[in-house]
Amino acid sequence: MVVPWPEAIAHCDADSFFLSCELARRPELKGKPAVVVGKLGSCVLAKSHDLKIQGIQTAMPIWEVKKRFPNVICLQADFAWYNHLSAKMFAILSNWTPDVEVYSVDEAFLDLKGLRRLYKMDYGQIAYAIKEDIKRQLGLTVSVGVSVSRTLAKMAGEVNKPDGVTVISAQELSSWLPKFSLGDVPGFGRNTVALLEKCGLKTCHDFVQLSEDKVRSLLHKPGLQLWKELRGQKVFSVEPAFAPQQMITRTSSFQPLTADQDFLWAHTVRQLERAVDALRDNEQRTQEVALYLRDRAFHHSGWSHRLPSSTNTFSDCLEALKQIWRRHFPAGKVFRSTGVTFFRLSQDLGQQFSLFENPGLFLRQDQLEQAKRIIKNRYGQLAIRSASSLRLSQLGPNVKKSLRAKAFNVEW
DNA sequence: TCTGGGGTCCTAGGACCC
DNA sequence: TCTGGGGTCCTAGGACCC
Repeated sequence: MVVPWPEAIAHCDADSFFLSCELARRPELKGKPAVVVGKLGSCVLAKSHDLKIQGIQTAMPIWEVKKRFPNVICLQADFAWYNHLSAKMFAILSNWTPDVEVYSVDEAFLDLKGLRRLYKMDYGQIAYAIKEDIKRQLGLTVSVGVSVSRTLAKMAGEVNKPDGVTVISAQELSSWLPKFSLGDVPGFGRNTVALLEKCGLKTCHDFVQLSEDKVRSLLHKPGLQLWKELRGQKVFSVEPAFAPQQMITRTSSFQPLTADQDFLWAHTVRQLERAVDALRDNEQRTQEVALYLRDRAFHHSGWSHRLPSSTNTFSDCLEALKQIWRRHFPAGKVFRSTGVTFFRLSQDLGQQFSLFENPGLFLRQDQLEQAKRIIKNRYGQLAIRSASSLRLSQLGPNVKKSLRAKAFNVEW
């Protein structure tokens, strides 16, 4: 006998989230072709549904969008505002069920199991009611998918966008699977799809017909988990618990590309500052600092440095970064972006001093960091910066090279 | 006319130990 | 000096996600 609803997982995804957030506070732009962009001259972060239908994709360069739609309105991204609305959306979801897992800024998984009796509705009706609740309170539309596993719930949510609800029950599974291509599965990227197609597979129905051993030998553990989820077997639970972050990365690209070591160092130190800010915001410490460089062909190189003990001060991290730079920086090579990553993160429980360490020094460094934080909060992120990264503002890559060589010497 | 800025998880292979 | 088999830890890198 088939159990009608062994599990009930919903996936809730805001439609064109960044753009919808902008429209929520600028309703006069509704219906006009608009995109949200990162830095000026960069790429698309969000687009209206109409533009999406006409082929505008996320990460598309702005020049390409403007070429096709000269009247397009480009809105600068305001992540603080998006985070604010995002938190409100998750709060609304939490009123419906305590089991909400925040998956990204605009997406969440909900465990709806057992709620039919409470709300006197079936799962599809509950999903619809949640969707309408968010629309009424925030003016944002969301798409909701409901099914027996996370993977199927997420795929269901894609079927009816925007502002739609789609339910894939266990009984209807066999009629749904032939409609999904392999690329529709979250977790199957380009490479996996190519491999499966070489095996003669076309749809999700074909994939679930493979034997367990065959899937394991082709795709290892991750593929096998998805195989089970697509067959209606729950593998991944909804995990409302907060998981501590495993790594912190801050990177940024620049134009034009450059091999100028002064500029690259200043740019990298700027990323280090941002990463330290994030570290302290998270109340975490790091024990491994890494440098990342991305070259013209988008290949990246990275080197890391282990610290003897964990830290959350800018000066410790800068020392580590200097060591990496001295040892590994490939002089003369042209790069397009640089970045810094912290690994081996731990919760900040306060400093533990060894016999030979100087608590006074630590306290002064900590006070310095706190003072920097206060200034940044009051006057903006660029109000106080390390001298090394200050060169950045003076020495945009457009400055003539000779000028640069004269004016700035990196003294580390 | 290539292409942003974040993240997670998994595997393979080497070093080292018993 | 040569012989097994098994475990853990670490690192590098791939694949994928929003």
